[in-house]
Amino acid sequence: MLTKSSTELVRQQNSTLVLAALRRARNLSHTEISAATGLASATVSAITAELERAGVIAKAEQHVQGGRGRPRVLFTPRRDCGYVIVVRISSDVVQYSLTDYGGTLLDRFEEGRNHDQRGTAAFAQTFVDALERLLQRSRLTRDRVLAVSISSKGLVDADTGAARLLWSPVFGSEQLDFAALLAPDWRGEVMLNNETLLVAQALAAQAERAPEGGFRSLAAISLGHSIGLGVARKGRFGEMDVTAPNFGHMLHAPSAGLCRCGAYGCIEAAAGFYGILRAAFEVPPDTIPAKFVPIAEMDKIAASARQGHRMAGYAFRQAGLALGNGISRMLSLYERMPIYVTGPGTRYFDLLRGGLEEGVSQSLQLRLQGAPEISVVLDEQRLVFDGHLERALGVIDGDIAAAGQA
Amino acid sequence: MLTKSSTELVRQQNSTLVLAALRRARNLSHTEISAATGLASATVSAITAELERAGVIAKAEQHVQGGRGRPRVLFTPRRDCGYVIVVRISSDVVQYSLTDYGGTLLDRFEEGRNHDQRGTAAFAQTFVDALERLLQRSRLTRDRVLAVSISSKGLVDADTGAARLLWSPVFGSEQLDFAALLAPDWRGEVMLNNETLLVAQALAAQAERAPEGGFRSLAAISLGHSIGLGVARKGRFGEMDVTAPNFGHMLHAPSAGLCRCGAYGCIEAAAGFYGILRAAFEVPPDTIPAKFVPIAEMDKIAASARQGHRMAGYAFRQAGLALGNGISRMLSLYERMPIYVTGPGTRYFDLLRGGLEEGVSQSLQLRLQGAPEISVVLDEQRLVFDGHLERALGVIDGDIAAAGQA
DNA sequence: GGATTATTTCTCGACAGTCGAGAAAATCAG
DNA sequence: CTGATTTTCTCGACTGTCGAGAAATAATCC
Repeated sequence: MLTKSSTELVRQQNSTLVLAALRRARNLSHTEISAATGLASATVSAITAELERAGVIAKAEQHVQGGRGRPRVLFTPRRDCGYVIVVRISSDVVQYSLTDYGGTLLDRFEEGRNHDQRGTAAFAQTFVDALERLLQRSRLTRDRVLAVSISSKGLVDADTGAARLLWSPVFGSEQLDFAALLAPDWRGEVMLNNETLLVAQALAAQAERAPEGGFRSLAAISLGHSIGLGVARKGRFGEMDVTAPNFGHMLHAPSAGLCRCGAYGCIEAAAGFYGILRAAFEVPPDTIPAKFVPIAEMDKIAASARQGHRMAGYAFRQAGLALGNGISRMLSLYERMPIYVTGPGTRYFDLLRGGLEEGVSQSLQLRLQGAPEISVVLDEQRLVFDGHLERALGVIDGDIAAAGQA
Repeated sequence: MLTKSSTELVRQQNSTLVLAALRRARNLSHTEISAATGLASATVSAITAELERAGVIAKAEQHVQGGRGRPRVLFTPRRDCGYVIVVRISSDVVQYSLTDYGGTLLDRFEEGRNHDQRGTAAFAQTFVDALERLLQRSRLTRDRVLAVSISSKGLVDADTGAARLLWSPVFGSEQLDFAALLAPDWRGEVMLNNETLLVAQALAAQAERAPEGGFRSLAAISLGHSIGLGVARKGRFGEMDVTAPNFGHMLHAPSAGLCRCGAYGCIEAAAGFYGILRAAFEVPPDTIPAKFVPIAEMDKIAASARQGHRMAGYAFRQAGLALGNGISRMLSLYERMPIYVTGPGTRYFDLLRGGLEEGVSQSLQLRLQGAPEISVVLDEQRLVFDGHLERALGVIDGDIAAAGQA
């Protein structure tokens, strides 16, 4: 059931439009905003006046201009309008970052996670403490933080407003509800997203900004100890729809062996680092997976595979096959889209490629539409961070536009 | 990029809201419309007046009322406001139906399809002729037809506005563009949808009307000569998002053998009628699939399976396994949702169930959230027809609301 | 049977928003 | 200094929603 509309919602939508345009371009003049949004000049006046009154945007001091007529006055988001905390939880380290409303990094520190899993309760405490520390270092108060954006590998509650970690390689199925954790003291938005979802978000934002345009959809796959997938698609109303399906634990083939999650035959059980290790050393496939595989260990297997060692090569090939089959299945259910591969596993992409291409090539869809473009993108952590900001600042802009009414 | 909003769009949206409410309930009074849509009474007055002026709705003559005060006057969609043609293309027969704007069936006939495939060109001609015949029988002109809604099994161009059949069991990869076919003479909407998509649409509409409410998503699976899947999900803005992923030709396992589509290992190659037949008779799995399997033949295999014949039972079990694995993978990529099984293959559901449940039970997602409810729904053809109307009339209502502005 | 009451529909004025046109502002060229 | 040029700002017209209250109308009460 659609919901009723009103003139107030119109203003809200057009306000977010102006904020989005301003965010993309850093600063724009009155006429540029009008051109970018398609709104009439008078409407832009009304909206910018309101946003300026609310302290969200400001006119730039210097109207540097070489033009002929009246100098343009540039609007720009006010950095001090609020702040965003970004938390990246990975298996060995947790990174805390603070940025302003403009998205520039103000402070960052990391905290190691000791591997003797003390459970979620202890982590929750260090987490809250770290947030406080981040504020103190920059002399900020909690109410200046408009959003806390958290990422982890694993499965996240997809409901909007929820921030529950349902399953993760770090905490297993011990659930962790960040929204509840920060609920009483923090008034900002609390959001939790899968790491690879954020990669897809960042790549999609890049693609949409690109001049050639025409973006429809893409998928990001992260290779490492576990396997992540993010899918970004443009929805019916032009909005970006990003999801993180449970790709790593999608069924590949029962022969793939026991997975960390307890099931048999997951993609991860063949294509995750521990799966590759197991196959290379011919460990029985129902062996309980290694808790952690050092990258040096993987490098050694890769080196011997490149020197022609049979089982090592086979292990990577099987991993590629699992990924390829998974991608083929994923594309059957969605549509043809370019695939971007990230994560520490990309350094073995030369070894995976053969199996991957073979695995992908088995479907009607691909025969009709051709194989998808598969490319490697580096600097996954950077992309995750960009995805965090893209998402968090977008949500904040929405909140601001909505608050203008109240 | 979102698009700008305006007061006219507000009216458009609210008009569709009123039309949708009116369609669901057949007839509603002024106050009932107000309650159903959440719009203020004055707004309802304005919108109903406009729609009445446009000849889309009318006040019911008789204000039967036992109430106390001023009698309620009921609004109702005007049946003669326009007409819809529904075409169901199945492998052996094409059914043409005519309904009015209220969705009541006015006329229907079927035309057999001779199996000596004369190609799409010949079919296109008989198709256009049949539409003309449908009009003549009811003495209507083409411009009174607001939509032609066509369904077939197979893969359909998902772009809005397009009506191209990309691949189908009937015509193979010979494409057929219905929009182009009817473009010059017919001014109504031409839409083409996968058959099982329409089943999902109809079931979702039912579920949403149900009093308990809280509908999120569902999947419909059609079992028969080929395998169809439709997924209906409620989108971010409350709209119903229905898709028909290429489930039948998703990769199951290479061992499943040669599929009709030319690839190896599709779900259909194991779970379609010809796949079951092939397994039951131990025909080599790379045999070119039978063009058509009579249902009597399938019944015989089922009977012997029920009597304990080993290979027949195995064939159904393998089919169930292929379906179950496919569902498990599908749910990994989307979310947990109830599954509705339709189609002629449901009569063998007792034989499929074991393999199906085993096949479904292999994933992390299901361990976390429990197995999906799987139920059988009969009368697939009726559901397809309902889905046609649900969709076509919805689109027409949208067009009417949009036209009110112009 | 007439007054009352309950209920629904309709109408009016207030308010919010967008838009186009043109006035006002501000700079540069000559 | 004057005019050209470009940008910003403002005003009135238009569209739309909303709340309140008037108008309509049938059942009920006495």
